[in-house]
Amino acid sequence: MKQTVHTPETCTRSIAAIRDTLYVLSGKWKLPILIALSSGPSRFKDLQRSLQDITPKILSKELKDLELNEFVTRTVYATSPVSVEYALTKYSQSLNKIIGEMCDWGLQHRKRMMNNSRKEKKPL
Amino acid sequence: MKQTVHTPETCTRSIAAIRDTLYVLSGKWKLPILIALSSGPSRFKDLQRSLQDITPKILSKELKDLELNEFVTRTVYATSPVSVEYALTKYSQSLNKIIGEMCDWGLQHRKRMMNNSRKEKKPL
DNA sequence: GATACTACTATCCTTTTGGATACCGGTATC
DNA sequence: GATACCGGTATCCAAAAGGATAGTAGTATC
Repeated sequence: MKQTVHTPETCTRSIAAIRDTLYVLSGKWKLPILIALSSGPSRFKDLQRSLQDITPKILSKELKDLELNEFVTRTVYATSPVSVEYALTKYSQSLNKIIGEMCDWGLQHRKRMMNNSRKEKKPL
Repeated sequence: MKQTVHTPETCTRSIAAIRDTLYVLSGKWKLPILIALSSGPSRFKDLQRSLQDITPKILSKELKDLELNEFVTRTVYATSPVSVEYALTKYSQSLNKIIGEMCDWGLQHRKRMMNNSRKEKKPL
């Protein structure tokens, strides 16, 4: 963190940067896919099985996005019926810190909201 | 960050936590509103003016969300035509770290993608 | 009493996101 | 040669998010 969010015009840049980050991470499946791959490379059908409920169209699209952002690589092997393997890149690790913090903050926030809802509000 | 994302079943919890965090921050206007308020409390119309382009319906909805998540307070003053003031809560500061990092990561990522696009890919 | 400002809400419409279903070309299996 | 698996694509549809436009109740201004 370089400065606490403030000066009038750095704001525009900051918002754009944050929006970029949100953009590459948001959506229903990006994180689940990254986490599925975090235990090792996986093939298309295997991914589809671990993330039961994802349709091939969506999986295909998400993988393309992740590839463009250089979080995963796609490798085609010239096996009998060709096999395609998806794996995390080293660059994907640059997200670890931020993901870790989102995780901590999220847990904490959920607890907080749960407590409040007992005192009559709605969380999330 | 307590652990590097892994064990099979903590994953589900982690994903939920991350999803919560993404949820409270994502959307086109939440961050801009938080930043607009970071320079001090503001009234409805003033907010609408600083964030030119936001319609009252959306602003109203976003403010309600932010209020539910305890990032802003809504105070009604019994002035001549009543005035309503929105302000950041202390709790909203708990986001500073995470937002700071999203900002840094986003800037870095954009640079990276820009470089690559010169070598023929598309960013974001 | 017409106009204007504040803080919204209501209705309707567009865009984006996600999903269901079906299918394709290739290979391998029985 | 019928069935099945792999790695997808194509078409169509539903839900969610975002927005345009108009209107409301209340006050104050000229």
